[in-house]
Amino acid sequence: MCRVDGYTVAMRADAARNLETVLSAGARLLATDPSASIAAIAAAAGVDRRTVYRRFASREELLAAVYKARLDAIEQAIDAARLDRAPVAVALHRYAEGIVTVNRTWPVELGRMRADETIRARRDGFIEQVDAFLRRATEEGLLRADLPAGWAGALLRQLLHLATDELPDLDAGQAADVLVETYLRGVGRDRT
Amino acid sequence: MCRVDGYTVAMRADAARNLETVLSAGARLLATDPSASIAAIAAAAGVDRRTVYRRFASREELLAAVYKARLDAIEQAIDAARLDRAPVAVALHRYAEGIVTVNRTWPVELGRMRADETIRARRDGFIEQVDAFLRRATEEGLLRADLPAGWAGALLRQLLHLATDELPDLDAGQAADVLVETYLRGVGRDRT
DNA sequence: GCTAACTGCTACATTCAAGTGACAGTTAGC
DNA sequence: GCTAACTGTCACTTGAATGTAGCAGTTAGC
Repeated sequence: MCRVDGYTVAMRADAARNLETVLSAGARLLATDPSASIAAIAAAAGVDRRTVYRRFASREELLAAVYKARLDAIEQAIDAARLDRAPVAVALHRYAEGIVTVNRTWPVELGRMRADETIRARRDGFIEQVDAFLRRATEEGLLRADLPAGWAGALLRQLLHLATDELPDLDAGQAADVLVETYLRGVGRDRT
Repeated sequence: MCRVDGYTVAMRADAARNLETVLSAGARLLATDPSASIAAIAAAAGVDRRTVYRRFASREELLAAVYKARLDAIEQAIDAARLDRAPVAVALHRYAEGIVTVNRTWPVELGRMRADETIRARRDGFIEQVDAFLRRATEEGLLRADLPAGWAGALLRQLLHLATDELPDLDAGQAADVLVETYLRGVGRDRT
């Protein structure tokens, strides 16, 4: 019995370590090249290609596991930010810091997930939660109300990627500071 | 003799049309799936796979031609914006509108161009021109001077993609308006 | 209308990744 | 220490994409 990604599974400890290494290496490789081969991922993780196939029945299953790891981390960040309850300014900053951390841990991009239904559904759910939060932030006067539909949400998503890629020297909190300041100046209502 | 992409080439008119269709279909498909096959691109262009191979010796050559088409369009947009001479506010807006148009015409992404040396060199040259422009804009008081290195340039590049993807109902000029306003609020020095 | 240019089609060789099977060797955990 | 779990390696099939060849048919452009 071991713990992987927060779940208890029947697996030997060394096998669980290998599994996590494969997922992490997979996320890293797939982020730069979405068509990375299983052989490349296995090599990056320092295990044999055959070992990957013992844990995942197919390439699709490995991808799904990587995406799931990212989605779980996002879910945790959203919960921790309390987007639906906390004061909007506080929730925004906490959310930004959490997602920057997720982006650095699981850099893989979810953009091309037309395939898997469950994954897309979860992703859409998260986007809806953030959009609801942005609506609340607009009602409470944090954001401007005269923006094109979807602009505030899309901008926030882009800035989160930007902070992840372009501010590698800053820790997640500092990167979130820069990001949130630029964001609120860009689409916020009043200057503080 | 015919004109393709502004160049005069020895080619029958129908062949030139086919060539442009292939390039355009290639850019469209490669934008959504960088590993799109030659067969898929040929099918999308409505020609036989063999026809593509008659014009391009290899997949790499086709990719290079697509990237070159995009780079040529970017070069034209930069020249038209007169980044090194025109008033910064005017140049910024003209550049934004031009790049939004380029992004819509040649949506293919240049990110993963570690391979081809000439293409990367041209891309780096353009980035340097824009960075020089942003330095000038900072000196002349349009942009804030207290931002992390590279932040203003990276933000502008992201916003250009964002405007292309998220404002499909607006024409290039209107999308550039929204983009530039958000940009100047976000990293500009004074509010107008 | 004639010719050279161009295209579509069928077929083929080659390479590469996906996925599977069997077996021998190693190691965690009792 | 013993056993079950786990791993690495060799070997194989399958499928898909790349790139090439020849031939028959069509069409632009003089």
